[in-house]
Amino acid sequence: MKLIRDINDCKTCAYKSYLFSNLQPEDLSRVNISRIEKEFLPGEHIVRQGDKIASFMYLRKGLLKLSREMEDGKNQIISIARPLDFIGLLSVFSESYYHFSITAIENSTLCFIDLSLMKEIIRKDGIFALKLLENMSNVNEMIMSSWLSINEKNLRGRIAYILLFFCNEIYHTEEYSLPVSRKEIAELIHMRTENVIRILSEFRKDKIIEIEGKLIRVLEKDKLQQIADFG
Amino acid sequence: MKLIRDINDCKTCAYKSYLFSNLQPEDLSRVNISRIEKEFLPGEHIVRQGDKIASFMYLRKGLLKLSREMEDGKNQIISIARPLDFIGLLSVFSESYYHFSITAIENSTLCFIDLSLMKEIIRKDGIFALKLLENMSNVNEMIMSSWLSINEKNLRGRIAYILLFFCNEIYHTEEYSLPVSRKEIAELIHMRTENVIRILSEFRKDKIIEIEGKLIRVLEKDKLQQIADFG
DNA sequence: CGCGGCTTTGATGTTCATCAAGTAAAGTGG
DNA sequence: CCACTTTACTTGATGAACATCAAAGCCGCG
Repeated sequence: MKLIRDINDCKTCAYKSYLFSNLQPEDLSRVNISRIEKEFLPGEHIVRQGDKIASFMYLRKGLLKLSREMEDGKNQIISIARPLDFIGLLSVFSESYYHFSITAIENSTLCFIDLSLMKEIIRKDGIFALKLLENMSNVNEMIMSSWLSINEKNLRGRIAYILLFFCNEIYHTEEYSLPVSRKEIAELIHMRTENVIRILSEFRKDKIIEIEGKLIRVLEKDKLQQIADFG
Repeated sequence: MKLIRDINDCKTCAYKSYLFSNLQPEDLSRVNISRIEKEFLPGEHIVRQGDKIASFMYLRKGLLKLSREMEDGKNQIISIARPLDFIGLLSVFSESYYHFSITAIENSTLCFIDLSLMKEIIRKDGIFALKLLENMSNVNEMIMSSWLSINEKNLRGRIAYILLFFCNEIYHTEEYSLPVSRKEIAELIHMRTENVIRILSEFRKDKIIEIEGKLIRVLEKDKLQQIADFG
């Protein structure tokens, strides 16, 4: 993890408009001063399940996973988060401790804003608060929708779904390097590692995709879509 | 559905403190005037998937189910909601149309508050907004946690879980009448109706519960808990 | 009364988890 | 840098868990 100083500024941040657009100038400036920016390498923890929630955080660049360790020791991945997914809104205002871990799965840059400052601004600025409510709604709707989709699919459908997810939502290209292990895919779509591998191999044999380690090349997107929809 | 007039008042509402406690008196009075209170019988729809979102709503009394109809025609039940579960906070501020249906599963009384009035008050009153943020966080955390729990259990574990849920969370007694059909249980915990019935029968044969139609009597709560935890 | 939906049980087959075993890759300490 | 350990990946075989199909009884409703 690397601390970054004075490189960026909320006023010129590309994503300012999404969240902080209507903030009073003096509040924006206070946010900017209190703001800490950090970089994380793939695999580095940003927060750990059980940590005290002290910051509102915000992904500027990169890719994260949210995961929860269950009582029996098994992991479940709750979601993969991009910039603008506002994953920092999950339970930040209700709980004292994180109920999940957040881990970088690509080089990621995050901003941390002191939570009490955020709450103070919310109390003062209802318009900002409404914006947060809207964003929080969106985050949750997104996560729930994807869960409902995954749940009703068979294993082949789930693998197709997740391949298309990376293809359409994350990398916007048919050839990409998986940011997660086979095991993590299994944890994300509720199946076993062996079956993830098996079905990926099936797709390879059926010439729907090509695989070279982490590298995925989607050859027949339509067919994949069909499997995702039907399965 | 039955409209109720002038029976209740926000000022004296038992649940006022949970949400409207810090509202300015004039705002509370505006909410009270705009407020519509309705009663629903089991099976009645409160909103339907695809309806325009026009109200913030609030369950005073009763029990609801949230469900989503998937593209393939199958239903999935997202959650069972009690009073204070603030189910009205789900996506109300981000979406124009409901992505799920809400149906009464017991005699239920709901308050409807015009959404634009709510938004106006939020914009004005950041403290109220923060309270909503906290509540929204809670709703989502609750739903996600139960999903994660259910997902990692086998079918017997899921049935045990849901029986204990009604026992501990809803009715607070070992003997209760199921508010949902076997089919709905299946939709709630992601299994088939036949298997719901089969496993309930198994539990009956094992003398863990007694069943008379919708009536459930939990005989061996500890054993049920064990099955829920282990499975 | 007949129809459709809910409930129940049994039989059957498929899907998926588990077990086992081996290769490859990546981190670790001397 | 190499031996060593660990973790990720892969394939096959097996059985258990679960879905599906079928059939019949039940109940409420028009």
